[in-house]
Amino acid sequence: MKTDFIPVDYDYFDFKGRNYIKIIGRDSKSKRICVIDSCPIYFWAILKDKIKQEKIKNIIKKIEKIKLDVKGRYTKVEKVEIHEKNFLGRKVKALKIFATNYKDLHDIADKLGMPEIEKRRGYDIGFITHYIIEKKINPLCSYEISGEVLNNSQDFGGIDMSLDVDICIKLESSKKIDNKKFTPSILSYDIETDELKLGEGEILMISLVSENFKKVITWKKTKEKKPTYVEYVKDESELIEKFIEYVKKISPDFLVGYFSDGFDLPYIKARAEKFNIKLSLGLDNSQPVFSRGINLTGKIKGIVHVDLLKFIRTAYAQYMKSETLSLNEVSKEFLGDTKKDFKIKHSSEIKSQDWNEYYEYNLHDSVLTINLFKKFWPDILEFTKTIQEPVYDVTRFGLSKYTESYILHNLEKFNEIPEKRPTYNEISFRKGIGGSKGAFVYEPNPGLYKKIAMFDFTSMHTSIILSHNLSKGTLLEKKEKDSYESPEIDIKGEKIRYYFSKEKGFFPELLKEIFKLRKKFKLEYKKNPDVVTYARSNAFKVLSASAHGYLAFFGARYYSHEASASVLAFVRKYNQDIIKKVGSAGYKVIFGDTDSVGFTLNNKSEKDVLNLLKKLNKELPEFMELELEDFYKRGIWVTTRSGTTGAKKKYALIDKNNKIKIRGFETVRRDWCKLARQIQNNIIKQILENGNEEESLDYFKEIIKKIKKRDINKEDLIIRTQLKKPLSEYKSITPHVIAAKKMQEKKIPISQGNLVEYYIAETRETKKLVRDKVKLPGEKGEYNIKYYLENQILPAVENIFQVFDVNIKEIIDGKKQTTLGDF
DNA sequence: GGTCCCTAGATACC
DNA sequence: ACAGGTATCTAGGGACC
Repeated sequence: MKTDFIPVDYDYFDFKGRNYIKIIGRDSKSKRICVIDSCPIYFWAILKDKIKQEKIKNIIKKIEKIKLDVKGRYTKVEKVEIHEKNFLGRKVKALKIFATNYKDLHDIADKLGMPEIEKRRGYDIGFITHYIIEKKINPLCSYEISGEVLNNSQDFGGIDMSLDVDICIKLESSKKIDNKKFTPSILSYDIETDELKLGEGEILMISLVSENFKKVITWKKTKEKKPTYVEYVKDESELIEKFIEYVKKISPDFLVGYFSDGFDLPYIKARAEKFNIKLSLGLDNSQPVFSRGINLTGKIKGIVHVDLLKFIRTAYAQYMKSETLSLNEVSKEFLGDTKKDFKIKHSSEIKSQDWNEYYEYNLHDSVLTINLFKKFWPDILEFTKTIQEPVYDVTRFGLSKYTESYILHNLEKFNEIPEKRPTYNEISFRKGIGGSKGAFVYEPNPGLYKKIAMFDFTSMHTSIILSHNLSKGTLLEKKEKDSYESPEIDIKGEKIRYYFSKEKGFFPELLKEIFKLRKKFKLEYKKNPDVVTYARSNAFKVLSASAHGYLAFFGARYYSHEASASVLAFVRKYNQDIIKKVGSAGYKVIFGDTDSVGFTLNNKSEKDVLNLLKKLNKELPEFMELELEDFYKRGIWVTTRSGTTGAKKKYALIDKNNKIKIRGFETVRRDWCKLARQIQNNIIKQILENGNEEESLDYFKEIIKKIKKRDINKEDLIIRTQLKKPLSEYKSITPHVIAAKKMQEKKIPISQGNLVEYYIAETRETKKLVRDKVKLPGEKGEYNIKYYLENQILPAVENIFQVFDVNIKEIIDGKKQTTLGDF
């Protein structure tokens, strides 16, 4: 039969010793289809240069005889071909060695100890990735496929009968077609429990939300009238069974949770085990499979389990406003919606009339989760199509895997054999070398400036890679005629340069596509600024921006210390050149960090600035581009706390629409109390709007009075600090470690990654250390006036007022108000 | 017990 | 281990007096 087909989830199985791929997807009428397929299985043996034809024939004969009986499986080399290939851009002769089972490639490769074989490659890609590369049946793209329908067939051990799908097809041919509209069926879920430790408490309720479907399943009943979406069950075990029943009934393409890899799914699994319930969520009734290792991941066959938190962390976190990635904050930022206000208590302490609130709270978490998924769906789609890995992986990968997958799926265009993953020893070696010297940061002169312009390079590191063909494969051993030459790099006191070929390298070439998409989406966003274009623009900004990080990442297949060091040397050079040129064009440079330069216009016009920009761009190589970031009315730069130099990475700007941009100041740091942040924010705002400090000074004096009168809400004094390691690993016992210990004593859940909240209180004893004054928000106590004045408020405003020669410390101390004249 | 200097730790910028 | 380097700032920790 023939049908259209959109692949969603990929899996594989062995049948009679051979590997088969099993793709679950949909047709355009939303029928669920399972496609069974296979592909050639092989890896590469790269031959040393100048091996005689006769010798090669002998080697091939030898290799063809390799048979293995490992892991209870009989496998053999089925055929060997010789090919002209490229490896890291170099022309090589390579043997393509076909075998029975992908899992045995590594063992076969180990048997190839012949001295004529230089390298063995392509056995460590993973079967699903290998299949997608080989057959080009990419996730979430549309295909017209034809094949034999398996209907109660004994083929593959009767696989079609064990799968809950509409059609099961043994693939014969496929053709990529224009993308059909795919509206995935989504089910979000969330559980509420009495304990946070996996499986240690009872599951009280589970909420499920899908299109036109809202449900809270619970065995905790209220005496009040329950909402219609609440369904009662007898007990916890029936709750789990009901959950399975609904998942199977709705049978979504995506089962979505928030932190569900680390909590919801493993929790349900643990409780199901306790009650001897088979958690048969898979389309083949299999149970979720959890990865070993520190990072738990839960996989369900046929249904893509998505933990949205992971995707957001990789694809968005660094450009988000949210200070944490909690469901509440992320929902606020992306949906303008929040979690329901409900203070979670142990179920034994919940009164009958409060259960309705708890149900609603639980339900709403699933509502937020599904809405977030919908919000991010365009990005998941774009990433998946670009990276060409299954959604399950795309939503869990880190940045290095994004880049690497993109490369692996596109190597064939360059006739390239894939590089292998680094071994443990190689990783140790790479770590040993350490990193390279990074970007240049200009030291600003503190002050309040007017009429400022900012230029920055678009995707600077990536454009440098493209312009200078930098990569592992294009690196030359020595200088050649007409090669790219890096600026001088200082390596242990020795000045050296690296050289790169001008022949197109696959790595820079591949980056071009990402680079172009990034540009395109950025433009789209500028033309049509909405949440979707914004999100997409940001997503490709992330992908494009991580190219250099990939080169320098010790776990990367295409790691190159030389290329990375060269990128950074170019970054320094181009930025410093621009700073120089802007200066000699008659502007006063006040700022510069990595890829940007800020300067005052002096007597020049904005038109002059734009002309300068045009001129500077003409002098840049292809792909590199300097753009106007914006014009600003005013900007303020301060000294460092020690007061000796201008602080880098700390400044604030105001544009013509009075929009304020603050970088680095305490205002934007989540580990300062709200009070200090708000005061600083207000003062910065007033100063930038007014152009002087007068209003701020009055405001500040009022606030000081309030603090001294203890007229400040405790909520505004709470300090939040993340616990970045397990409590036992801290060498120095800081206030936030003490706060975490207190939480442990009080049995308040706290673990690595959580934010610790505390305030500094007055203590009877004259204890010196700050940590001795730490109290948890729930603990009774008075805030420590001295601490907040001297350690929170003063540091936040002191060097801002210093720009106007106002000594704020004397105001805090209650001494005479003073200006420079009194010094 | 106070001062000085250094390190650990968190968080920001790009 | 799961993109990179640069920078600021606090509080603790140890040496020294």
